[in-house]
Formats: sequence, C-alpha cells, structure tokens
Amino acid sequence: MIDKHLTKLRLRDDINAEEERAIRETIGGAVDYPAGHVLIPRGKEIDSSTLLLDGLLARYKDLRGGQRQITQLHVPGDFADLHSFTLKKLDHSVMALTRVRVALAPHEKLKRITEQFPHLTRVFWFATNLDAAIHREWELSLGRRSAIQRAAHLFCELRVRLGIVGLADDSGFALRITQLELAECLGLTSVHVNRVMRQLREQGIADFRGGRVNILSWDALQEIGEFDPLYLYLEKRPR
Amino acid sequence: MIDKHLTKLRLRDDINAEEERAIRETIGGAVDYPAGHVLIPRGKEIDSSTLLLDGLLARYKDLRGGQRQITQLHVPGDFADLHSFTLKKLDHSVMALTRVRVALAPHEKLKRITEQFPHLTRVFWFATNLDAAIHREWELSLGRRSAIQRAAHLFCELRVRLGIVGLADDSGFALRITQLELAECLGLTSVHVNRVMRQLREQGIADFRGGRVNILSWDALQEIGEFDPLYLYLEKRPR
DNA sequence: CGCTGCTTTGAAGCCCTTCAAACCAGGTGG
DNA sequence: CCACCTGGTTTGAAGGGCTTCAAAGCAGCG
Repeated sequence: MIDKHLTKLRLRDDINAEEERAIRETIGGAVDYPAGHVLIPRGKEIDSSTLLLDGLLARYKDLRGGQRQITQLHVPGDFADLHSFTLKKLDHSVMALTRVRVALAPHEKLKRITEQFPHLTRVFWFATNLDAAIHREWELSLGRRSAIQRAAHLFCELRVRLGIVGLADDSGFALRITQLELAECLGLTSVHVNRVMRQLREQGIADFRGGRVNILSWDALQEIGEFDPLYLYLEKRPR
Repeated sequence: MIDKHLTKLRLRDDINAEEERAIRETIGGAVDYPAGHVLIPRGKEIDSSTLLLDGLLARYKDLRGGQRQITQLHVPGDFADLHSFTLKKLDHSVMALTRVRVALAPHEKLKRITEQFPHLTRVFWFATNLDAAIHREWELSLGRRSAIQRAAHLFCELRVRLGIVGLADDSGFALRITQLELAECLGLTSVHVNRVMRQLREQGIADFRGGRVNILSWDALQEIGEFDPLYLYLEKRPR
C-alpha cells in the first residue's frame, strides 16, 4: 500500500528494515474520497498528515475575487501535508482533483519518530524541503516563464515525478484534470491554456486531451520549458 | 549575536535553556560580505547553513535569457538555507542584497541536534516549513495578484517579518534594494515597478524611496494586497 | 565635474484576459 | 432512443496590463 512512498524515499536515501517498519506502523488504513473533495480546509487544526496512495491532490490558495492558485500537485506516494506536522494548521487547502485514496499518519506517531529515529526524521524533513524546492520552481515559472514555457515545464515535472512511481513513461501519462485546473496551476485563464495546448499540439510537442498528456517530443518539451530536474533531487545524497 | 534568531524561534515555540545552549554551540563566528556577493551558488555541495545576522539576503533562480526570479527575501534572524542541511546542494542561489553579516551552522552539528534534541529538531523543521509557506504565498502573488497588489502584499509581509526583530514599525522600514531587485521579487520589470510605486505614492498608501518604505496607510496597504498573516504563523502553536 | 548606476517618463506593441457564444461529450430521464 | 442538461472545450473579437525600447533625469562619488 505504501510501496510508492517507499520507492520515492529510497530513490533519495537508504531506509533500513527497522525504519520501514516504523513507517508502516505510522500509516493508518486507506480511505477514499471523490474528485472535488476538500480534504484539508485552510486554517483548520489537524492532527495527522495525509499520504496520497492513488489519484491526484492539489494544494491551493484563493483570493477574495474567487481566483484560485494551485501551489503544488501531489502524485501517489507523496505526503500532501507532512508539513502540517510542525505547522499544525495549514495556510492553504488541499483538495482531490480526481478520485483519491489516502492514508493518515497521526502527528503523535510522527512525533515518536522524531524521538526515536533521527535519520528517518531527516528523511521526512528532506521530503518537506523537496516540496519547497518545487514551490520555488513554480515561482520561477509564474514570475518569469511565458504561458507555453510554464505548460511545457509542468508537463516535464509531472513526467518525472509520475515516472518515479511507475505512472508515466516516454509516451506520456494520465492527467485527469480540466483545463481550468491546469490554468489554476499555471497562473493563467482556462481560455489561454486552451490556446497554449493547441500550440503544443500543432508544434508536435505534446498533446493534452481525454485526461492524458501524450508527449510527442520529450526533447522539445524540455527545451521549451528550460527543464532542469536538479530541483527534484533525483539522486541519492551523501549521508 | 543570535538574539534575533532566538526571538523569532520563541515567537512560535518554547526554547529552554539547554536548547538555547545547543543552538549557541552550533552557530559559528560572524562573517561579513558586500552587497551583490553570491554566498551560495546554485548546485554547489555545502556543509553548513547560513544564519543571517544583519542585512538582506535573497534566494533566486534564473532563466537562460538572464531573467531572474527572487523566490524569497531573508531578514535578520532567518536561516537563509537551513534546508541545505537535508538537501546538501541547493536548487537556487543565495546572494546579498545589502552588505550582510552572517554566521555558519555546520551540518555536522545540526545532525547532532537531530540526534539529541528532538524538540529542537522540530523547531528547525518548522522554520523550513515556514519558508515553504512564504513560497506558497508568493506563488499566489505571482500567479493571481496584479502588480500593485503584489507590491502592497510584499510590503505588508516585510513590515511584519522585520517588525518581529525590531526592524520595522508602523511608519515603515529600511529596504535598501533597487527597483530592479524589487521587480525580481514581484515577477515584473523595473519599469513597471517604478510606475506601481508612483501609484502607491499618489494614492497615499506607501512611499518607497531612498532605500526605505514609508507606510502611509497600513489599512489601505493590507486591503490592496489582501494581506492575511496566517501564513506567517505568528502565534505559538500547541506543543 | 564628469562618470556610473539607478530612477523616471514616453510611446508602441504584445501577451494574455475578458466577454461571449458555439461546440461537444457523457449522463439522465421521459 | 432521443431530447435534454451539464460541464468542459474551443473559437472569435476586443481590450488592457505589462513589457519593450529608448532616452532623459538624477544622485552619489571619485
């Protein structure tokens, strides 16, 4: 059940058997939610963190006018809010973009990990720092990249992140979200996202339709988005 | 020397005498750098984290075309790269926007803290999660706020963050950076920042000149930027 | 006193938004 | 089985916020 999560952790660090057991004892049973469900509303005190097993989750914030910005997407194997362990309440909301399956990790148990497993604590700490690195890359996109560059870059990121857990390959990946939701990731309107998708399609770079991104030219996609996966920390770091 | 840092930590959590001693033993001697100096270049392996004692630091990333996005500003008392403890090398660079004074915390010593001081570990973990919360708010600004809203929001954020360490009050605060650097924070051009500054001045809201932000109407500034300090986690959280 | 870096202003243009409406697919009920 | 409804996609036309390009203004400093 938490295999994807372990795969992801082990890509970056060594997890021994005892630590794996500690993780398994920390994660509770699976629960399902429908698309659109808000799992964590902004500002609410929470006492456990949510591990995504299946589906897509989004962290988002919105403005009074109803405008919404998705600040990060979560793929299976991600903790959607491991940071809530130290923050207690979140500055953003978390919602399901598709039907999702999640499991909870009570903060009480995570606290015990910080007391008994220093290395595992650093591994989890790393995971939240990786989230922050993704936030920074999105800041760069939102602040400096053009619409088509943002879209290309996001597709590259998802190709890599989903690939780690076996949900993407060179041909593409499932992305069962609407153009409006994609626009909320990219800081654009859905109308303009539609035009950008047409550009990517007509230029033979990528094709987003029917809930799937087909990568037509991985090289061109990376080139347009100026994608450099350094920020995803894909190698094992020295201990 | 690290008083500002302790003030900041104690705003959010309790630090006992033993923990304070551990922190003091972790932080090395002060070093100065001139404005413009790159303290940490992107991608370089580093073995200590940088605590800012005085001056202003910026985390930034840039694109091939030379366009730069500042992803966060650091004020005195902040760790500029506590996350490098788990990341080892950074996905962004860190540079001095003004003359700065910093002190280093070797990762080896931080590791010892994770092994001997679980609570203090959580406090430091929290600090990096707070950084991420600021990144998210900037994503919202970059993605959805207009130029004048972004500027107003940033001034609000700096008023609060600098206020915590006694470097801002209701009248304003020192901000010794250029309009170009401000533009690099806001995802705008320096030309447009100049026009936005004029608007804020003419509307009697804020006045940025001579390396200082004068707040003319705190209420209007918050209103325009839709500033809600929740994401700065200004209260003590339940243990 | 002239150099340098930053600020300010103007004019033109473009990327993206806004508004509006048509189109389309899937699901539901008569 | 088709009419209808709903939510999402696609397209067009017009407009605006911000950029780009260019140059003048200004302050601090050697």
